[in-house]
Amino acid sequence: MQKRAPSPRVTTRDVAERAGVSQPTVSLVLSQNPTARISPETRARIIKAAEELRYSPNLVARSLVRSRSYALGIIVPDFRNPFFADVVSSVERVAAEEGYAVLLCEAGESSPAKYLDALHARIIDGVIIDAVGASSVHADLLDRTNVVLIDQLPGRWPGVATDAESAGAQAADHLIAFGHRRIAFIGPAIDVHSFRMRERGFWNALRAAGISLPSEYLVRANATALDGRAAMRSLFALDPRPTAVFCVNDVVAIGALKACIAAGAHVPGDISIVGCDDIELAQLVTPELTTVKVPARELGGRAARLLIRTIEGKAPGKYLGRLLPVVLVARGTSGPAPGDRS
Amino acid sequence: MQKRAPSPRVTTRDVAERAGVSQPTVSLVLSQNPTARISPETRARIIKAAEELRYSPNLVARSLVRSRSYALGIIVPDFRNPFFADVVSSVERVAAEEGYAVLLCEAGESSPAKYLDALHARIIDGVIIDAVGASSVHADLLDRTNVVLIDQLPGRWPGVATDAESAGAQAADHLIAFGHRRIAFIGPAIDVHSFRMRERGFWNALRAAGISLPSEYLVRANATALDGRAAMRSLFALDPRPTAVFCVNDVVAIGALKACIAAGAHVPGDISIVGCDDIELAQLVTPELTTVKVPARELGGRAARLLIRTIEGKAPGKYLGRLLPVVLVARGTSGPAPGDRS
DNA sequence: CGTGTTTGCTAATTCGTATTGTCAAGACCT
DNA sequence: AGGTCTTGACAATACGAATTAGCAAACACG
Repeated sequence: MQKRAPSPRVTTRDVAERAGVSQPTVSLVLSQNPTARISPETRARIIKAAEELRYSPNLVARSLVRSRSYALGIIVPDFRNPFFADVVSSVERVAAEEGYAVLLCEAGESSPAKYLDALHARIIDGVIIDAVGASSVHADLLDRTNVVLIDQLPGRWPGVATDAESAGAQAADHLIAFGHRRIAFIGPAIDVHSFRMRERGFWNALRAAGISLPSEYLVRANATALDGRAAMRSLFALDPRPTAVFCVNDVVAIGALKACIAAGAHVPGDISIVGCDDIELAQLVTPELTTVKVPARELGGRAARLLIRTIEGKAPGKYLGRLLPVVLVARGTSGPAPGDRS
Repeated sequence: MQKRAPSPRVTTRDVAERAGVSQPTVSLVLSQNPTARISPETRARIIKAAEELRYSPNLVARSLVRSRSYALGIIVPDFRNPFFADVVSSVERVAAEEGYAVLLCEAGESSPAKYLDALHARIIDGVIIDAVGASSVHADLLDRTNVVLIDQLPGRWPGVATDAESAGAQAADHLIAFGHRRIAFIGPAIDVHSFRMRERGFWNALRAAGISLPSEYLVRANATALDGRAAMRSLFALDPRPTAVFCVNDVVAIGALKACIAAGAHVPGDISIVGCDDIELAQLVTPELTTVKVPARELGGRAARLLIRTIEGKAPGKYLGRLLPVVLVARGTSGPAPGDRS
């Protein structure tokens, strides 16, 4: 016993009847490319009838016949993370501007495969994937639809990405320039390409500076504030303690900062912290977080535009290719290494 | 020149052909209530064929004939606000468990009417609205579909809500108990019911305690951290200055806290701050934020379950009615009023 | 052996829109 | 007047699954 939709739907047939024409004529007038040959009078009559009846097209029926749904999927691991919230928000905005709806999927740390199936069943026009293990998904699942990957290895599918390796390198260089030599890293073990690249850029920059570090300075922790805090606590147990930490993202960094303050350590006097993303919150903690600014909204916006262009058969234009640049923003959580005169 | 979907879709007809039966039989086996009378052998043959062809039903076609899309809409003003992100996240989780997709709409401070039209065209099964001005939308728009409102006036449509009035009252009582008498409020002017109720509960509690306040202690600001910061700055210009501030939500409170620290004011020594929501971040700023805990995830989860039960024609069960309780969590940003001995 | 009943499947139709092909009426030309 | 062109509309059909009605075969029973 389903509850019935309260008001019956107005169809093209209703409009046709009212305007004294046939259903296809209504369809031609209300949907078609302006190529159709319809007399101005008929057109006006149909439009008037449609307005009077408050006709609104049934996009499901349209989807069926056109094999187009004007809907996009987006898969992110966790949009309670402000960075992903920004990405999703900008995707939604662009999609809405272009007349597309957005189906939201939060995959957590599991594979997006499950969601890909669900989206495919709905004849999604395309999907943006910024999720764990996207690169390990069966190619079949991705080949059935239009895909844009965010922050993944350049490969078979188009994508947009930030220069994550540079982000890690800039963080390392910043800390090195402040005289730090014992520098730790906190980041997750999961297969998120941008995280991996940040880490790689970081280690490479250290190696280039001739700094090598004990394995205890690499702490694996989930990309959440709580885990960042716990990770920082474990670093305090070490001897010698690191004088600086690069965290894989700002949420982790804020957790780490919290741990330092709770432990009575002075930031940046005793220990420097650098995050990554530059979420809004970075400027609201005290001291303000030194971080690498990553253009989240531009990332999402580009992904959406690239996907929509692909769907509509246009050239990708300027939306493909280049790594989006990132830049370190020095704020209050980084400073000279303790005992360093430079 | 559209790009064609790479791999052709497997339909019930394909499965039927492979299994040596007719299309309707396949449909009966793969979709219907188990009422259908199909011999076990035929059933097995069809299921096998479906698996071999990796059949996945076209939900668009199913939607068209059933007038059901197994998709929900959710409209929020801003999901970069962690509170709404929590709501959306919990809605998405429940929806996914029950086999529904979620269409995300970020309405900003504009009316959700525009999105309601777009959702209606997609034969959404129902919509959850937690947005500005939801109560002022034309009833027609809401009557066409199943609706659950979050944090709105109890009225014609079912809804779930938190006890926002109590939230304001608890914040006020907490500050009064600490001896504060000059207490300010920072909150937006927009028509968000929960914000209004928080404000009302707050003023009522003050009035009940015999405290009346100058109008300058009511500061209008958007519900963002940046605006919270600016609002707090304006409070510093007053003489006499308030000794405590209740902020309409945590994001604003964190902005206000930042302004205090930047101005060199001691929190809670010089000024106490109380927020509302208890987002994760509340425990990550220093000092940790005193706030009123609002069960965002439960709110979203209940809304989703209530909506799905309505759609499926079941009784609302326990998901309707009661205001979700809120409770003040005293942390580090609130303390005795300056000069108060109590 | 005929009649009634059940079982197991299929033919035909529906949902609402898009699209192709067709066809009548008028315009235009020789 | 007879023919070709153009214009403007419509009839027919497709999209993929669901659903109703109905048909044939198998079975039961007197």
